[in-house]
Amino acid sequence: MRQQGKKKATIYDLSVLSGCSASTVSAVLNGTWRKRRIKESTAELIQNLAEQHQYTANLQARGLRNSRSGLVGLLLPVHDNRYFSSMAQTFEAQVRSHGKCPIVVSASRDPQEELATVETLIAYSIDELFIAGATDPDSVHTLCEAAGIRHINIDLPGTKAPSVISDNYQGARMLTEAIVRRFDAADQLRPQELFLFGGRNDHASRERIRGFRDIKMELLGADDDACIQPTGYSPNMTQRAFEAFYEREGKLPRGLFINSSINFEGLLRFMAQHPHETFADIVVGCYDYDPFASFLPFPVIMIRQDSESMLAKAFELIEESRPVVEIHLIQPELVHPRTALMGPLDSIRDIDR
Amino acid sequence: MRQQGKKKATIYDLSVLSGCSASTVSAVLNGTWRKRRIKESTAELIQNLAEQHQYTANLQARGLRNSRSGLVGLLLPVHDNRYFSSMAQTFEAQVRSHGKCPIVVSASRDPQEELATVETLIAYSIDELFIAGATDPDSVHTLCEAAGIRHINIDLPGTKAPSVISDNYQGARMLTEAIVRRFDAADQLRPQELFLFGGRNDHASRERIRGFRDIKMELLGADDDACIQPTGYSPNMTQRAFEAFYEREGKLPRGLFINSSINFEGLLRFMAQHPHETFADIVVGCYDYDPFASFLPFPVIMIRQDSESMLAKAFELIEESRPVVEIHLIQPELVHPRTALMGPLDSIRDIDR
DNA sequence: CTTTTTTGCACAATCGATGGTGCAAATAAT
DNA sequence: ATTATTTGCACCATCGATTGTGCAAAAAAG
Repeated sequence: MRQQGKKKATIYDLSVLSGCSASTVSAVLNGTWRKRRIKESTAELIQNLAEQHQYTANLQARGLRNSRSGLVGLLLPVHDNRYFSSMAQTFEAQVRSHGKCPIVVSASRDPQEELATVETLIAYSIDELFIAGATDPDSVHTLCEAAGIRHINIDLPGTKAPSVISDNYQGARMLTEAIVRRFDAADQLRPQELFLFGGRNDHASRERIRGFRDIKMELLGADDDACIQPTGYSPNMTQRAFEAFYEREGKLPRGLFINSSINFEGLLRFMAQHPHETFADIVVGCYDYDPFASFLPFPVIMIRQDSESMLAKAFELIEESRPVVEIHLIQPELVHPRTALMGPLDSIRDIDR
Repeated sequence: MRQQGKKKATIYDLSVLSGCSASTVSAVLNGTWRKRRIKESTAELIQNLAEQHQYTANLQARGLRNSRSGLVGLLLPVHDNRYFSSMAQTFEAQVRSHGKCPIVVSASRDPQEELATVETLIAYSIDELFIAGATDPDSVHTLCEAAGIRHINIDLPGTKAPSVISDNYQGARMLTEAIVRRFDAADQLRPQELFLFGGRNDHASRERIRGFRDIKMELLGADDDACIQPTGYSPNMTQRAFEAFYEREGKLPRGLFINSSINFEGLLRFMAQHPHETFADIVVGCYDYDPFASFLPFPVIMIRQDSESMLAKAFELIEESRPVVEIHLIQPELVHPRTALMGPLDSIRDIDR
């Protein structure tokens, strides 16, 4: 009974086979047949035929007709980073559980590409869009608005659509404090030994820097501008910043606040160039959690952003008819060195053995 | 001139505005207007109108008409893992450079879900499908075949469609040899000190195990079945295997071949439960590269699979009209401890700072 | 000034599914 | 037996873009 290489069956094929009209077939197969007072026996007949011929609806046709597609989009800056890829993982699961089809795309943190990508998604009539880590959420908002597409910001807030983001200020405070406390009274960290590397001029970085500086002031009593080294979200730029520092000072700062795991990769590149001893007494705090990073040869304190809760909240908000443009903060979690947390992969069953 | 919250402009709107027929508008906007001998001035008129009204084609309608969608799919087992997420990243770039729209989905290594997901993709009339790490590539093939969709296997081979995979056998040989050579003559590794953990009964695991055993035989002269511990692709199962071993032997094997970075996370979980000293003299080889893992406190030798080349080859093959069902092997790369390689993120420009 | 050729475009069918409307036949009410 | 209801389904326009075909008007050829 398999369609062998032929075209896929359509409602018209089933219409002929069943002797019913196409609209009847359609109604039966999309579940509206009771409303349309189709006889139960007719429905069964058609359902059987559909199964035999492996009918599946052409979703483009359906989408065209309804001007909805069943697609739900997630726009990411990048894929290959544990924070965003685990967000993608939980996003998929959540969308599937709502009976929709998840579609995840990345736009490289490039405003132009963000807009182009979103236009494409809109052209496919996606139903909803989750905008994560966009550099320019408000422009994206404008596009969605014009197309009547529900959307929400995640991770980086916008001013025109509801946003769900990490509490970067609190997270940074926790992280900075944890770094400081990691040193015992004997060799207490001095203010000029605690640096922040990475990030750019976006909301998340600003908040993290603010938290970092506030705690530095509170605990160490000083907060020098020179201790803030924003390098963008680029491993290489971050590496250069470390190299420059090292060349100048002959060592690394003892306390390092790294703005994201992407910037942390800059430190890795630096590490590859320098012997173990260089890192003998440093303490690193990283905003983002990566299981492998947590076990590096020096203490690495990490912040795990709760993307599961962020997405859950976002799903809740996006369903609302009259969205209130406000920012919802989700508390991140401090992760002590040498900690292997569970992740979305753990909810996947692994059968065979 | 913005459409304010209105519906999106269609060719019919532009048809009215321009005084031309819809078919003329269509031809102008999809670039076929020269073939259709449309006057240059007419084309310009329509193009201007399109721009003013922010026209973008409804891709569902276009897709319905051509029974193609411009979508190219990548089916992954999971997202949140460096190997697959970096594959997703390069996939996106490559698809975009071909003027198509990438769509990446994961199916949790669950055969049922793989099929369901692919059916959905087919229902959206995707044009091509890259099947990465599928547990059951041949069933996926059957679906694609029936729908007339070009497809190719990556990472795990099938028997019915062309496949591009890592040379897992060679990679495992290189990796195993590197582990052995890491110990100097003084305290040479003995056969029963070199174990393999992770993987299941899939092609990749089998090949890696074969390479591992062959080298063990060649270099150490023995190859005990007990040294192979397949635990599936689950961090927790892997952790348990380590715990069990440790409980039995009071230590870890000095040489560890870990089948994938997912299994490596099982070792991390084990590490979290045990003090540093437990890992004082072990050497780990991991099939998969993760930059952070490369810098752990013990030597970690890794294999970087060349997903860029794999995808490039796959793109090349998928264009061919008469696909030859054969397996193309791509050589992976041995990565020495403390190495931070560049990745797809490095080709992203980071402007602002 | 005809006839032929070229130019420029409009018409209409089509892709597959949906849902409002209408109308016979079956059943119930009187 | 006649009228009123209900049941069961067919018909057809519609979503937006594409494309084969046809036909006037303009230009070229004779």
